[in-house]
Amino acid sequence: MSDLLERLRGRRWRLTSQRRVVAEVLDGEHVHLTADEVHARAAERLPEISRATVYNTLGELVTLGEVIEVSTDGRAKRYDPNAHEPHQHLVCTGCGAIRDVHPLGNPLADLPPEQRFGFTVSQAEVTYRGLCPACAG
Amino acid sequence: MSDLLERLRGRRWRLTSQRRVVAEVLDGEHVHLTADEVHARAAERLPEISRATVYNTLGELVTLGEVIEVSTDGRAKRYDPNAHEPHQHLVCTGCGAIRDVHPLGNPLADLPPEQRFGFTVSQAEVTYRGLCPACAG
DNA sequence: TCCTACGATGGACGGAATCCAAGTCAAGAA
DNA sequence: TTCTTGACTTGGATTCCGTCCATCGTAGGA
Repeated sequence: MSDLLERLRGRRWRLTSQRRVVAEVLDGEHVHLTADEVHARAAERLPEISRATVYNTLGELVTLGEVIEVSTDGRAKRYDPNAHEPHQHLVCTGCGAIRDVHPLGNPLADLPPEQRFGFTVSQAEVTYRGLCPACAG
Repeated sequence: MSDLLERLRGRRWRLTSQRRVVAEVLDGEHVHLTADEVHARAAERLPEISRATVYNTLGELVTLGEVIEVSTDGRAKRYDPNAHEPHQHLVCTGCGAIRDVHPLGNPLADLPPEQRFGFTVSQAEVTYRGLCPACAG
C-alpha cells in the first residue's frame, strides 16, 4: 500500500477501484502527466474507466493537496504528484519537458507590501524556461 | 502615431487596417485583455474584423516581442502590451484579474547551476496568486 | 444481507484556439 | 498611375481540453 493511498484512506475517501487506479498511476510515476495520459495508464488496468472520472479524481486530489496542477501555456494541464515538497518547475521551450527544481530564497518574500495592491497573496509560482540539452542540440 | 506602430513600421510589417486596429487597441489599453476582448474592442472600429485575424496578429506581436502572452490556469490567455519593462504578474484566483508587479531580486539568479540540469535557462516567470480586495470580500 | 448516498459513466456540450480554402489588398515595380 | 503578386483576411469547420448531466452502479455502514 502506497503512502498516497494510506493518506487518502485516513481522510475517509471512499475507495473505489477507479480512484485507486488513478492514485496508483500518479504515485507510481514521478513525471508530470496530462489528464489524458493518466486516463490512458489507468485504462491499462481498468479498461472501462471514463475520462470524466479521471478528471473528477484529479480535481479531488488537487483539492486535497495531494497533487499539484501545472498549467503550461496553452497545452493540457499536467499533474504533479510531488505535492509534499515545495518546488518550482523548469520547462523546456522546445519539447515541453518539465523538471522539478529547488531555487534558493523564498519568492513570496520578494513581493513587498506596496506591490500587493490589497491582494491576499498566498502563493508564488516560479517557472524557469529554457532549452533542455537535447533540444539545445 | 504610437510608438508601437512606429516600431512595427520599422520592422517592415505589412500595415493592414486590421493589424493597425489591433495594435492600437493594445497600445491604448494598459490592462491585460483576452483575445476576445481585443476582438470586441477592435470590432468597434472595424466591425468586420474576424477572430482569426485577431489571433494571427496577436501571435505575430508575441513573436516580435512587442506583447507578452500570459496564461492563467484554464482560462483564456491574456495579452500584456507592457513588454519592454521587466515585470511579473499577480493574479486573482477569484476573478482572474491581473496586475503587473515588480518583486525584489532576480529570480533567475536564484536557480543554482546544479539545479539547471544542463538546460540553457533564459527566463524566469513568477506568478503570484491570491484574492483581490473585491473577491476577498 | 440490504440500503442508500455517493461515485462512475459516456455522450452532449462549451470555450478557446487553430486550420483551411477562397477571396482581398498593400505596396513595390514599371 | 496602374499592374502584379504574394501576403493577408475571412468565416466556417475542426480540434483540443475540459465540464455537465441524467442515469446507472456500488462501497460500506446498519
